[in-house]
Amino acid sequence: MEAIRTHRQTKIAEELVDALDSKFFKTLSEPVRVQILKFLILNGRTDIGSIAENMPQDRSVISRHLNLMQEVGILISEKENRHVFYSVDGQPFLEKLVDITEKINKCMKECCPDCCK
Amino acid sequence: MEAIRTHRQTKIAEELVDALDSKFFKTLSEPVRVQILKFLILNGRTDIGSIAENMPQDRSVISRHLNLMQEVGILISEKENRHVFYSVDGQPFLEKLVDITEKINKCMKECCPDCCK
DNA sequence: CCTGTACATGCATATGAGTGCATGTACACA
DNA sequence: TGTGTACATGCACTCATATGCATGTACAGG
Repeated sequence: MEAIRTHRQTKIAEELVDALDSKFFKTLSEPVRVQILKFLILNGRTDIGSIAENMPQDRSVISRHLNLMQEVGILISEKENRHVFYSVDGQPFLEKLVDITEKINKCMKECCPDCCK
Repeated sequence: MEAIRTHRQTKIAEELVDALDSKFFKTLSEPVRVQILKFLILNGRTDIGSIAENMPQDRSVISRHLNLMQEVGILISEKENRHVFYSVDGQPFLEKLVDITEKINKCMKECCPDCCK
């Protein structure tokens, strides 16, 4: 029994695929970066050097991780004199997850109701 | 101004870190796997060979991707004679995302309210 | 102008992961 | 019992990326 996919269904599935941002998930799939996130949640706004002191990796490594996390919208960076401070950017982080959740929900309902039996 | 982290806050942050399952995110960070997911959403329960026919990669590659996606709880596999059918396992997929969303929310409120200003 | 601090960046290396081919296993069917 | 199908798996190759060191840049302070 083959499902006939309407244009509407295809569009909904493509919207989900677009929302499943590879770069975003790849960023969160690295344990070091998750540890950095945890540190910033518990300690708030901190500069690169202080974060690196609490991690086994080299300062340059932490710097690159932080830069990546800022690119995908998890962190905010603020330059202040010679220091670069990072802090968690919770709002877009949450919005992204909520958006994906809603789109999956929509797909389940309109594309393959059998997926959630 | 240094935040004093209570035991409670540390615990909440650690719960989030645990929920940020590296393997789960890594699985979703591969475009090929997202394409497989899209195919299964639009076509429903399908066997490995038929899925592979619609992908540029080798059948063995698709097989391994499917196996991985089943391990992290995105797909369900059902053996039937010589065929292995896969379908989307929507419920745990959704639950995982909702769980993470809630935990981030909790962290934002209880650990670093400034994260969501 | 010199020194030290804070960070960014180029480079080489090592590890992990995706890929395809070749082969092995299981089984339905003639 | 032999053949073909459907899939799993071992292997080698390639590429991406995490890592640390060394160096470069920017700048505050003496």
